[in-house]
Amino acid sequence: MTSQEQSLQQLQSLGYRLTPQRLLVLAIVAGGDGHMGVDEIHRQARAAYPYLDLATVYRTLRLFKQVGVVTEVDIDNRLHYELTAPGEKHHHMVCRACHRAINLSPHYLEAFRDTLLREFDFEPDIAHFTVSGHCRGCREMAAVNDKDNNPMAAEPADAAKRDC
Amino acid sequence: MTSQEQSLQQLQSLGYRLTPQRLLVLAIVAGGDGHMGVDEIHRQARAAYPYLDLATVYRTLRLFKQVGVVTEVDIDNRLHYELTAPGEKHHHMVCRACHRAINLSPHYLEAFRDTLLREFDFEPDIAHFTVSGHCRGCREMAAVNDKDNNPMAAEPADAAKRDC
DNA sequence: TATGTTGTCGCAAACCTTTGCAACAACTGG
DNA sequence: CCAGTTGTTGCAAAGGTTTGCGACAACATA
Repeated sequence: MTSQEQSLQQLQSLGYRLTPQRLLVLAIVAGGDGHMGVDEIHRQARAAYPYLDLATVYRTLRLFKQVGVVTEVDIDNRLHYELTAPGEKHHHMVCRACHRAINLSPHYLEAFRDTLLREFDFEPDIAHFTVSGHCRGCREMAAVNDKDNNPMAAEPADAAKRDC
Repeated sequence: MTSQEQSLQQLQSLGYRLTPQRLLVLAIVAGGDGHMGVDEIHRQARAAYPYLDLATVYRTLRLFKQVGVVTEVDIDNRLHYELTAPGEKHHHMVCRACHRAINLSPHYLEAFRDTLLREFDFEPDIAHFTVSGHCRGCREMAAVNDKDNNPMAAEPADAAKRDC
């Protein structure tokens, strides 16, 4: 039994139903490589079943996330989903400049989780955790741009408004 | 010179303009105790200046956040803002059940930041950092509820769907 | 003070996401 | 196999937030 089938069984044992729509969405997310935007999932789903509503896609993905079948990644204020690979789970670092997502091993978060739990009795929701920031590439690019402009007399507004 | 005045001067020196709308929004956020919802800020602002548009409030707060004047907190998918208190900066833990925000000293994040920077050249955007999870109170409540139900034959759907 | 530049505003419309609701479909027990 | 229960769907509408655009206002310069 694959881990997807396991997840589906788990869904059912939790009282949820196995509908064609859910199977379809799952198949599409499983078929894609890496995280997919909701609209892309919807588009692919409609190719197979034109009546499927966008709201259903959202609801389905939210449910899958709750049960742990998929992992949610917020990229530039848009939700993306990928299959939760059991055994190689990971979190994400999302670059605010290039909007790329970089995988992050759970290992790096364990210490943080333990601290919050110990100090505050706060259980962080690290199962769906994303840090935003700036990746190596975009940091380098920003450094180069800073050199190109005259550092002393650069238009301050431009500098502040550059996203990267 | 207060830290607000400093921030305003900084805004100006970055090429941004000091408009009545911005001064008004700043005054309101400064006057409120703790983080305020955007609609509440807008409502208070309209009392003083009825033409002020909601979009302007959003734009102003985003700018303030960018410059560091305010701190953004996402509570239950709604944006909230509070004045960034210099010297006593903090991050937030937001409970997904009761939606309360708990302050978190930057100290707890420094190790994490250092790791990401060292290992991945990734600069996390911890200036505006929020962890979601479940707070002590809601965790206790959930435990009590679990005891009330028959733990062996509890409706699984209910258990899975409970937010807390 | 007059003039030019450029940032900002209000408005309306768009965006992504969630929700209410009535019709429907999946499962349960008889 | 039938009826009852309850989860699910599609649709439409609302929600909070962002964006495009022309008119306007803030600042700089002379």
